[in-house]
Amino acid sequence: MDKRGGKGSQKIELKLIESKEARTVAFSKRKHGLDKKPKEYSNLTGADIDSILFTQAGKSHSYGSPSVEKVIDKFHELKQNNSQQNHTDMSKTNVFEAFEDLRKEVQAFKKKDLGSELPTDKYMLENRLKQFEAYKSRLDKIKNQIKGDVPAEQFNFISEVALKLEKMSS
Amino acid sequence: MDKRGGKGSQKIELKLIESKEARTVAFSKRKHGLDKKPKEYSNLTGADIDSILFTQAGKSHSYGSPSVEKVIDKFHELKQNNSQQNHTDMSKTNVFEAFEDLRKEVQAFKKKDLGSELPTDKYMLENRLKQFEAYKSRLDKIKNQIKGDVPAEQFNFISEVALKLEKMSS
DNA sequence: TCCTATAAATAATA
DNA sequence: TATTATTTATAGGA
Repeated sequence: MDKRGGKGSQKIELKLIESKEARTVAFSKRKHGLDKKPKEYSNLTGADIDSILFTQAGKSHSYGSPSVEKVIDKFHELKQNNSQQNHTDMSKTNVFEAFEDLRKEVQAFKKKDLGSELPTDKYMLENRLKQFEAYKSRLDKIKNQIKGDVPAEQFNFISEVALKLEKMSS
Repeated sequence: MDKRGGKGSQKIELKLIESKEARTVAFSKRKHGLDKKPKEYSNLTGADIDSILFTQAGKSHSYGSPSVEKVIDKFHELKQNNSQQNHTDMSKTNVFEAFEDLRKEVQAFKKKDLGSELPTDKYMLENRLKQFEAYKSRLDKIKNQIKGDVPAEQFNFISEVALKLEKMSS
């Protein structure tokens, strides 16, 4: 038989691969496994899994349980269409500002209630705050992920329209 | 030497493991690898990776590039504190309704512009719409993830406060 | 991309 | 948990 091949897999250090090309190759090879693992877990345990990845070059790669897949594919395409646009820092959007304000209000509510005689309410408020903060954290995370993908200008456009809509409905 | 062990790894089907216990065991064993893979990718290629997982039991497990870790840990703790509360179906929240409305408006805008004489604008609008839809998809995904974790009642409370804030600021 | 040799992950078992 | 036997994933090379 022909042993055309090389030395086989060797242990490598878990450091950033210097060469950009080598990095791309490594990524190409590992991409498959990266998708496969969560898919396996999902199939075996029925868990809902989602993984999103952004390379330093700004490309994205992701895997999600059944229902997310199409959405992600779509997102992929979209990224390619807009690959020329550069990333820009994005200032706050009113939606997230609203949430930030909300956090403050809940916090103030919590403080005010701290000295009251309704421990149950205090407990509920604390939990609400905690849950809200977790929720906020997630939105922030997503916001940051998106930050790298949607140019500021276009994101601001979206924000503006959102603001208009909010005013109209109030 | 002592061969205490068993038959070693056997190929298994990628189907949902029937026994709940066996499922838990499988998850425990695989959890490590699930975290490790993306971590490796992240280290090797410098990519920003994040993976979030929700078991059917409603527990969450996740890995994220450096900065996300703390937030996730916090979320984990929080989940444990509130593990008694059951999940409930959640109706729409005004924030996401606003985004839904926005989508419609942009779509209407797009349609109206379709017959115009400004192809550049058309193109821009199409891209904006696409980007917005991707953004919306992500938010929806997160919303659905949260849906399984935050009881409807408490989420609605948050929504109400958010609505008040929006009115106040307009 | 493909192939091969090796490293890693992990199912079965104690 | 820990160990071992296998299956998978993958680094190196064509």
